[in-house]
This record gives sequence, structure tokens and C-alpha cells, in this order.
Amino acid sequence: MVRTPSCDKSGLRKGTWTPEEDRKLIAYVTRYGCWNWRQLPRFAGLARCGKSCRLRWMNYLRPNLKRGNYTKEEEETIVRLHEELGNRWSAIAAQLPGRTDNEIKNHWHTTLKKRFNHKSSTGTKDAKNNSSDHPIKRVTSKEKEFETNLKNLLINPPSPPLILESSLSASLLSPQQPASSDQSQNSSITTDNTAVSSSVSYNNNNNNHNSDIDMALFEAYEANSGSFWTEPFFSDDLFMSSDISVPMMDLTNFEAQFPVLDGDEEILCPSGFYDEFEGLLNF
DNA sequence: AATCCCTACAACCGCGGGTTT
DNA sequence: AAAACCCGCGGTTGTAGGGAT
Repeated sequence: MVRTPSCDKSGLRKGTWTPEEDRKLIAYVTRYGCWNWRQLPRFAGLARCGKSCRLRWMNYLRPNLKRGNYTKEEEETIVRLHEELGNRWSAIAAQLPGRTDNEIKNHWHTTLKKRFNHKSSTGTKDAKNNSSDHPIKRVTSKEKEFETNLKNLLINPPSPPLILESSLSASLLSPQQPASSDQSQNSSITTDNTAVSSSVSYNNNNNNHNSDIDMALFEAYEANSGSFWTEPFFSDDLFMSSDISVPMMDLTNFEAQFPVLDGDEEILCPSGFYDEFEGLLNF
């Protein structure tokens, strides 16, 4: 179901994302935002192309994504919108909070298209046949994992993290990162709060593990909130006084939460922060 | 138990459009 | 005006998972 990790000519990794890569990406984007997808992997310490990072974040890592089975209402909406809009998956996804265009596209091709085509070709005959209208869907292990995570979250929801006024940081944008150029990047961070959680499953043949990055990751931030959420600009002094436009971030607390970052790896601070974390935090 | 085959979906690729230089 | 850059979209592919035989 997933692609075997490999490298392209330029040394950039391709294929399945590892938990370590996901942690790095989540850590970086939640902290610094996606100020420039093309540059981001370099600062985040990821050997990935920007496109790959963007795709991973937008489709799987960002909060407020729904995963798992589609409701009947959602499926009806997809079918209806597809009739109206055709293959404009992003437009369709815009009407379905928490669903991504990629996910909808996949669901259409694997399930709805057949059902829809079958229906339209057989007319009302199949309308009486529930089994053809709603074929038994295989419940995959991933869906089971997701549901388990979701249940755990509902039972033990994380308490809201602290957000201080210091997060209003537009004024700290650096000269080389003018605020006026941030519109497209900022729009990449969703502020949609309708969804439930963010959960990611892995299938990695190399180490043969299935693990989740779920709310625990965001809780990790929260657990560290004493310094993390309340001091989002701890490196600003360094930044302001440095000739380097993208100084290295202090990983003192970070590594405690994300030990995958070894001493050689760097997470670099871009030129500013965005104050859009609220969307990530309103679980 | 082993193998085959189909399904689901994560991820890649190419392209077009918008913005910046 | 045009080249360069970046982002987002839609089509497509590769393969793990799981049912069927």
C-alpha cells in the first residue's frame, strides 16, 4: 500500500515517510509554519523535496483531518458534487471539512465510481439492493488503529495548551520575509476546527513496526508548554543579533520530546513565526 | 498453509496558474 | 515583458493488506 523508501539522484528521499520524518515535519511546521515549502525541508532537516513535504503535511499530518470511513452524507455529497463539478477534487474537498482532495479522489476511484456507475447503468433495480448500494467495506488495520486512537482521545482528551500573546508575532517577521508575501503560505495552515484528531499510521518493512503519531505528539508539545508554548521566540535574540538569517533553533527541550533528532540534525528557524497555531490547538 | 489476485491508498509526477524579480 | 520561482491540482503508479482459492 505504501511505497518503498528510496532516494532519487539528488539524494532526496522518496517513498514512504518514516515516523522520524513525520516528527520533524510536524515539529517544524507547527512551530514555524510553512513559510516556504521548497526551503522548508532544508531547515527542518529533511531530505525530502518541498512538494513531498507539502503533500505529507496537507494530506496526513495537519490537524483537523478526518480519517476512516465516510458517512453516508459525505458520500452523497461527493457524488452530488462530482456530478456538478467533475474531477475538481479540491473544490469537492472544500465542501467536506476534514477531508483532503487526495483522499476523496482515492475514495471516488476505489468505491464511489463503481457504485455510482453501477447505479446509473442499472437504474432503479439496484436501488432496492442495499448490498450493491453499500457493499461491505473492508475495515483495514489502519482504520482500526485510527478508531482506537480516536476512542482513546475521546476518553482522555488533551487539555488545551497555553497560548500567550507572544504568539502574535507578525511584527517579528524578518526583513527578508515580508509579511505581504506570506499570504499563500499562511493559507496553507488550516484553521478549520471541525475535525477530530490527527493520526498517522506507518507500515515500514524495514523495521516492521506500526506506530502512530497521534495526539500524543501534540500533547508532547503541551507537556513541554512551560517553555515551549509560552516561549515561542526563545531564539529570537540569537536571530536578531546574528548575521545568519536562518539561525539554528535551540533543541534543548525539543530533543527531550523528539529524541529522533540526534545531535547532528538541525532544525532551523526561518525568518519568522506565524500566529496560526490556534487552529492546531483547538481540538 | 501457500499462493493468487484484487482493493485501497500513500505518494509521485507533470502541468498550469499566480506571483515575484 | 519575460524569466524564474513557487504552489496547488489532478492523473497515475506502486505496493501492502487481506480475502479467495
